[in-house]
Amino acid sequence: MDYEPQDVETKWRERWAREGRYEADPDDSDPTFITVPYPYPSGGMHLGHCRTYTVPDVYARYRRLQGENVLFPIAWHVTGTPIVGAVERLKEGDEEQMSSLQDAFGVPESDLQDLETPMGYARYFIEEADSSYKRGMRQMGLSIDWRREFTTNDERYSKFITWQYETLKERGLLEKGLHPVDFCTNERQPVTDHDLLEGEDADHQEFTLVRFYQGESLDADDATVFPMATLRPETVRGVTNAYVHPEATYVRATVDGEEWVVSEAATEKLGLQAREVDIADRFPGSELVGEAVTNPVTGDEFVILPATFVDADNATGVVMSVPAHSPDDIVALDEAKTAADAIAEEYGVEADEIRAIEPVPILEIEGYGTDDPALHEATEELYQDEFLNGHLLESYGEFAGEGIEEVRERFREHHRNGGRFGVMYEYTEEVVCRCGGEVEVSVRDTWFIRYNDPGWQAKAREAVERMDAIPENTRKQYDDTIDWLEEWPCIRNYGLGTRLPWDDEFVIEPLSDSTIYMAYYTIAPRIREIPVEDLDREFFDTLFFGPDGADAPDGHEVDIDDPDERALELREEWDYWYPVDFRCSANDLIRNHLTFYLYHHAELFEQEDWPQGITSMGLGLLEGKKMSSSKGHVVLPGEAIDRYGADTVRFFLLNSAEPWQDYDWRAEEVRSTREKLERFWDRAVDIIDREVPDDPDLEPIDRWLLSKLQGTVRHVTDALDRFETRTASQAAFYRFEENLRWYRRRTDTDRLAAAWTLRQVLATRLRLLAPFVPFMTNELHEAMTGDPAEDGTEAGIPAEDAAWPEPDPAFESPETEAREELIADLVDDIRDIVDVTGTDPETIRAYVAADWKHEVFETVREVGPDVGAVMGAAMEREALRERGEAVNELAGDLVELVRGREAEALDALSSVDEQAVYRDATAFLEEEFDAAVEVYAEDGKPVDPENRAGQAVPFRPAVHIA
RNA sequence: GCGAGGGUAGCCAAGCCGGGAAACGGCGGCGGACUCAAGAUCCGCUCCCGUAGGGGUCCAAGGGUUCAAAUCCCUUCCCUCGCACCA
Repeated sequence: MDYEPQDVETKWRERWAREGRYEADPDDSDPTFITVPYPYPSGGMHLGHCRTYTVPDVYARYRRLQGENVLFPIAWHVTGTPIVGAVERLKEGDEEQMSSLQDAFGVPESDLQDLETPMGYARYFIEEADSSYKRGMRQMGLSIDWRREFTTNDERYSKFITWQYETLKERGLLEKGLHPVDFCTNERQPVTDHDLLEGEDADHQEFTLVRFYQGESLDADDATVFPMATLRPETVRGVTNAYVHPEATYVRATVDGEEWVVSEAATEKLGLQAREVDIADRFPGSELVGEAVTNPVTGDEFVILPATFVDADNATGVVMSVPAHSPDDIVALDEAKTAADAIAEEYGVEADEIRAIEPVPILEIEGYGTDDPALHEATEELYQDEFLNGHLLESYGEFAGEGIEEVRERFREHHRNGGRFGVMYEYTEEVVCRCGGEVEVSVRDTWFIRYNDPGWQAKAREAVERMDAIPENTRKQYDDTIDWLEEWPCIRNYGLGTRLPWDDEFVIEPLSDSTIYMAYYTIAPRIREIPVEDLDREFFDTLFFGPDGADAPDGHEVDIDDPDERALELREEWDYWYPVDFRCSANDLIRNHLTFYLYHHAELFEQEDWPQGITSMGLGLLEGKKMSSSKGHVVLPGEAIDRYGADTVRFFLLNSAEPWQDYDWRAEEVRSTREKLERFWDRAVDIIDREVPDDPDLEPIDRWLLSKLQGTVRHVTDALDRFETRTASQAAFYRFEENLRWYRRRTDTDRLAAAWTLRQVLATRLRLLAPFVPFMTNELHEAMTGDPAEDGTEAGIPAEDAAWPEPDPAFESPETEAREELIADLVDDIRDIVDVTGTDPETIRAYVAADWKHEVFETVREVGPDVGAVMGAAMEREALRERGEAVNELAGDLVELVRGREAEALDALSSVDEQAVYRDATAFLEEEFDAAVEVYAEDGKPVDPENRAGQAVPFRPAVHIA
């Protein structure tokens, strides 16, 4: 029976599908509910996705083997714009998109037409494509309950999300506010990243508008405001003058009831940013030159100068100059001074006034003098350094002395509240829409989720505290995220998904409609029987909070007039499965999705239904580099499985790194993994084919192997409880192979008792390995016993019949293990001597330490690893006292030996009859070294031609080779 | 700069939480056994020295605590990620 993974795997895939093997329904046994983020089918599945789903599959299979009723469902996330955008780009024939589809995911020309509607596109990558998720997941052998799939665009799912958002709104956790969005000035509508032709990476920057003015005061009725945009509002005290572009067009306009002077280009932006703008007058910038404006913070007046470096299209087109802290500004100022006479003539400004302008430092910083020439260079470095290390000077009053990093925001808020500062958004670079239109930042009404609500934060923190965070060091990241989160804009203007219930112009965005959907899995199959229109608020209230609403979290009253019977039936399912035991996800989702998941559960459900655990995973590399479907640097699961088999792919993914570490898919290593599995298979087949006795006559070496097996069971179980798939598979597979190698070397495996032993070992290992390589283990186990390895894991099997092995105390023997270790140690010692001396011995003599030496060992064992104390105790014994010096020397060695060993191991060692151990191993040693082997006691009149016997130490016999 | 995680032999990678063996395992390399041969398999070796199981020097660098440190503490350097920042 050769290893043909394709045949074996096809057979089991079909069988599992036919039997509905992994469909889970409530029963009497304990539930385990495992989830993984639903995939976003904006493209096909590649190997980078595979481990994310395989790790929970291993855990699911493990818990099933332990007798739990396990639910592992999947669904499809299609919300928002990525799929819509992908379809549009496809229709346009976008090159990158086509390459990703055709090269990375192997979409044939003939299929492209199926992808021209958003849900058609989604459907294609969910289940139709060769590289579809569903196909990949089936091929990988994921033990998913396929009856529970849905998409987030399903109408019933939308009803569920509607319930969620209505509930949150009612609890005051949503709020309406202004938020900057990308807005196409041509199409007159908001656009997303995917709609952009240029500037996809551009960020909105939030500029502070410093409201310089002319007039009596800023509040005066006849005041004119000259808003100047800056990212560094704290430099306001260093302003010495302003610049406008003399040839650009400026306007005088009424903005929100005030008179403003800004560039003409700025008025459109301001209009988009929720301001009322009414232009009164247009004129060239040159007309502004020479005018004086007042600094709202200092009250000082200064002059407006011309500068051609000013970009009237950027922000307000009026720029404040801080020469002490901006290289650009000081260069411009120097130029203006040089050209003072010319400027004076052209614009009618006093030349001396220009020459009198001097930089005003506003902060101090170590390493630079405030007029250091270094200021003229390295703008970026300076800004960075000032931000991180600068401290404000005296003139800042309450803000003086503070680091810029800490003070900027407070300073800005202070003056904003005082009406001296305003705000305006602008891009870092030009942004152009696919339609060719210019994209500007618009500020519009949006709904936000109030993740910074103190009460809600407290609940979320509690949820973090109560859950199992794997690995533990991620826990702090959740807390940090809770501290850091502010309001989250939760709607978009278009895309797939659920409409905002009270304003159907908007769609709830993807990270906001995916926070409690795990609950939907529990009801997904049966909710289909209920008419959509019946799924109203009260239906879900009944489902989640019970017939009288009593199970709503504390502090929330839920009135239910007429509990729907059907909701109560679904409630039983949800009640059975919830909470989610483990959510297996990725590191990079901690900062958003996973924390949102905790927030929403903490708000909507009672504590007992909060998430029990999250394990977060690292990412996958391909031959040392990040996988990327847009660059075509991917391997598809189908390809890998065709070449190596699904078991190999799984085993590699699970064994090459722990889940939270990054793993690296290297073809060479995968091939070697495949070879190892093949060898395992061949050996297993040999064992299965052999006759075995009912009542074997076990030898010590058989018992040794069986004892090792028990330790392995313990080790693997512990590791899997902590999601350590690498440690677990390593122990069950490679580590145990080492034991087998020794076993084969030590004994004649043709013995009947050996056949029996190997069969026991195989049966146990097949079950230990079943979560990792389910196809081959089930096949082999069935071939051997008539039942698959995972038998006893069907729903409804009592826990005591569970198939997961437990350590059998009858086969645990530390003493047997200790004996075997002595033999291995002796082999090593002899080999060392043979190597170093370069001799090929004919006779090997081993001398076991004399009784009195063992007495010293016993003393050490009792007293502990402390030479002084040992000597004290030893000297009380007459037999040892007379050997004072020798005892002292030996005690040192033995203290070393005892140190670091468990008491149990020492007990085992102590009960071993050393001489008998080596005598029993004589035949083995003779074979190993092709020499005669003689074993003596040091104190038993040994043959000792070179006086070696005296070197013997307990558990370290003296050796003589000749 | 802040936050998180790291730096272990040619490469990958354990060990560090709970100090006590040149430091698990794999890959690669070298030698040997088996074989007509290759592959597979098995057995060694793979920091330096060593014709008796030993010695020396090691776990980014430097200090410290300790009888004892890859493991604990401090400092420095470097890498990865997140944040911030850049009219």
